Amino acid sequence: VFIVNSVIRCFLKNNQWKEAFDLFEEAVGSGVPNAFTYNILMHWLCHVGRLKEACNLFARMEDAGVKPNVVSYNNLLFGHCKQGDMDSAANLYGQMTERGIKPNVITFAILMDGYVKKKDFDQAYDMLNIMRGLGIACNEYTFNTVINGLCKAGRMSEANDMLHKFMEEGFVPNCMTYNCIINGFIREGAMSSAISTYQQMLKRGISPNIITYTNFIDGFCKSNCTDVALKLMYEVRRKGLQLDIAAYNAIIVGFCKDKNMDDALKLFDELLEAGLEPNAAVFNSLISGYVYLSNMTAAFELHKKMLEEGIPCDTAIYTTLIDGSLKAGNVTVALELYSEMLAKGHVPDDVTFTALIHGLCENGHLEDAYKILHEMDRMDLHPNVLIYNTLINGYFREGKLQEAFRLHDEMLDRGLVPD
RNA sequence: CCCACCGCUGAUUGU
Repeated sequence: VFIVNSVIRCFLKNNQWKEAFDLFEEAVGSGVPNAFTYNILMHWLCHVGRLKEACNLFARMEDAGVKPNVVSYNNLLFGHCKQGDMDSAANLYGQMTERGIKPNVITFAILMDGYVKKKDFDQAYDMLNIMRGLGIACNEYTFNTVINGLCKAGRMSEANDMLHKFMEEGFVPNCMTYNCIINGFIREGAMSSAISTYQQMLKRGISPNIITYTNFIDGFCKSNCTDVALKLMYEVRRKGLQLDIAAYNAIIVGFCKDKNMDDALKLFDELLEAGLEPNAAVFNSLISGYVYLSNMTAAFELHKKMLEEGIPCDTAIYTTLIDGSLKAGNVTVALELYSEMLAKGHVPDDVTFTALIHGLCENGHLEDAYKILHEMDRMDLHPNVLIYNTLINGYFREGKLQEAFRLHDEMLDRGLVPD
């Protein structure tokens, strides 16, 4: 079992999921898999967004008489949280406790982080209290998650108070803690508060890392100060800190949005010269750059080049290509890409669906848009308000008011609140 | 032999 488990883990690490699952099926035939085996696979499925398959696996695990443990539940909880489906997460949590499986500090960290990502700090904080009520002590993850929750919700002064409260409880803030706070300030445009937080962390003897600086670089880019960002980037490099893909990409995106592909590509070359391995995110930035320029030929060429270099495509890239094709009026190609991504096991997300539905409406394909909205149900994905708005708007513009109102009612039936 | 926290990429209705 140990050997099978570690081989499966290796396969997954290399994106060889077909091989991993083949081996798993073979092992099932001889009754080898244990809880670890299932957990490893569920973990991977949840991380790549294939939650439905993870749930199926969980069911199979029980059928096979292998008892799920905390980790099994934690993995599935993580999957629901990652999809932003906190209702299902809460349900599952209830189920696990009913079955007598004790949640641990990780369970709560996962749930809290799920609420944090939905900017629902209060729910996250409720979880913290429940956890403490059960006598489970906080760890660094817990503390950082709470601070991050306030920062993500834009409640910066409370974040500061909370930090001090935690420090009294013995929490020693680390680089990540300060990164969360800096990020919060930058997102609300409070650059000077961000800088003074940065100085505070230096004073406490905590070394900033590349993430700290990427927060600033990205902030400058998003406020149209690409030049300042670029300067900072070189300064960071001069300090001897290794720039990574995300740092470069923050600026590349800035250039791409300015439709300045020359400088974007120049930076891309620099990143290659620095010995960094480009990932799907950088390629996606560049591909989007071509989409902004309405140059789908170049976009597809770059996509091809990426695949040739052995970088696997992902949901975001498919979304960019689908969106670009629709904006160019090419519905056929867009639908082909959509089928292709499904066939290859990529799970479209709400961004993909908004792009598809919006683009189909723009091109007058309302029926296709409507069909796709309801395909989401079969995939266990929950359409959000934005997607409904997009489609309702499409019907409105075509003068199909009845359809629009029907969709509106359907949305209400699903418990979505119109905005 | 398995699980959780920070930065970069994709969509956008109405005002």
